[in-house]
Amino acid sequence: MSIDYTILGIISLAPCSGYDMKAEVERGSIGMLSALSFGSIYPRLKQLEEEGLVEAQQVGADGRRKKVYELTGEGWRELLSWLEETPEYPLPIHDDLLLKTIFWGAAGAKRETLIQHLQARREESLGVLSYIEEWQKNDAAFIDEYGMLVLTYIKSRVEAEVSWIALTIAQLERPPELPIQDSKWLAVLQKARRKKALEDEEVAKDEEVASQIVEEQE
Amino acid sequence: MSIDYTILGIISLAPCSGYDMKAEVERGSIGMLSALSFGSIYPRLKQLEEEGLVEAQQVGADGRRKKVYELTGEGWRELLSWLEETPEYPLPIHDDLLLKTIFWGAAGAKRETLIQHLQARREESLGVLSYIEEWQKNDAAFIDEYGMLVLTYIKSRVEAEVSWIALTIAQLERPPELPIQDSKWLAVLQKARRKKALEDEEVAKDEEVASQIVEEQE
DNA sequence: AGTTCCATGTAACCCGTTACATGATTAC
DNA sequence: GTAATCATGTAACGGGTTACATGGAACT
Repeated sequence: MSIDYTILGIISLAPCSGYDMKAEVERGSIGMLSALSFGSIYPRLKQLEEEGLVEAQQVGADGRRKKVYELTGEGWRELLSWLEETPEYPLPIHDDLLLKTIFWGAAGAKRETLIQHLQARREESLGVLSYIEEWQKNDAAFIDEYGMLVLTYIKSRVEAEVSWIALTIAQLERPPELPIQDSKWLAVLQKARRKKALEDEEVAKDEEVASQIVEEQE
Repeated sequence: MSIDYTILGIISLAPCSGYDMKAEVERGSIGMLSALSFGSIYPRLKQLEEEGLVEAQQVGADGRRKKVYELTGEGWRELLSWLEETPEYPLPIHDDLLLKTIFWGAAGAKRETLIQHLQARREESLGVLSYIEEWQKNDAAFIDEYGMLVLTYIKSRVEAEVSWIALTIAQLERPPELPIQDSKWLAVLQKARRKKALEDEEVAKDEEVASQIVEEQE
């Protein structure tokens, strides 16, 4: 349902067609907060129209058709009442880099690989940062006070991330620290379990080979 | 598919049952990064077993049954190869507070309401912060070097957010700034469109009332 | 003439959640 | 004895994505 509000919100910025919405999302700052695909836009627009939240106006009846949507009074009110609802706290954080990091030790993965992931992340984050700065300078884009606040938020968050990455890479380049809070010696157990699972397989493979040889000899 | 890796990852920390996994996610730091419900755990575990990535061992055959899962060699290898893949950049940010903020001006919502949302967010973020600090002290939990790095990440990110909130509230308490980059006078247009949509409705309502009166008189 | 862009739409699919069903065990 | 907790599972549903289908307009 959140997609409905994204759609209402985009129309509130300026009347537009389904096609325009996607372009707006991809170009503008909304794309940093939400995704929109045609597969969801058009069916949703249809229903929003049925519900009387938006109104379509055909533009260019000749050949190339285009439906430009505008909010109805109901639509403006619906948007407002959504804005007034307390937004949910954004947890869990869906970030594969962090999720992977949690399992790094148990899986016995290489430190350098994680460093590579972090460096790649850093590059992308710096890209986002310069993109935002570019933007704030370029006065062709329409950014009101609230949009600026969001850009500032993203900037500060990405900057915090970049600093963390620097510290983290520095730490990972030093020899591994022993688990600080490992009252149950889990780290040791993990290593043993890993070794066992992989060795058992070898044994199984050996046995298989052996039985094949026996079969061949029969 | 990411859920599969979350499951493999949790088992890598320690062999456990489906039920245990959910508990682990809800108690531990994994819950900050990912969610797991029984409706996805059990079907996935079943298939992971079929694929030979995990192995179940029945525990307590008497009455209360419990299946404890362990990774196979294949499972450890699959987990590792996932860890080696470069994680995707976490965009878009799915945060309703920010999405709402973008539309705040166009919708003509009240500044105080946004301040309230920010204050609520601040409270929750401070809660997360103290939760994490509590945790880092409490040595009953098993947190290895990598887990610590993730906690540090979350901490720094939430701290950045709290600082941003303070600045933002301070700004919102001052009178609104005019749009900085409004080459097309969109802010003015938005207000006009809003007014028009709501007034048109009033007119429509008046007409409706009028026609009803006419009907009644007939 | 062909490619690219503008523009709208549908249908199949995927992944995950919610809700429901079941039953043993433990604590009060 | 009854409520809460441990424990596993299924089925229906939902929301969104990908891929496909279609066609005019503009550029080259």
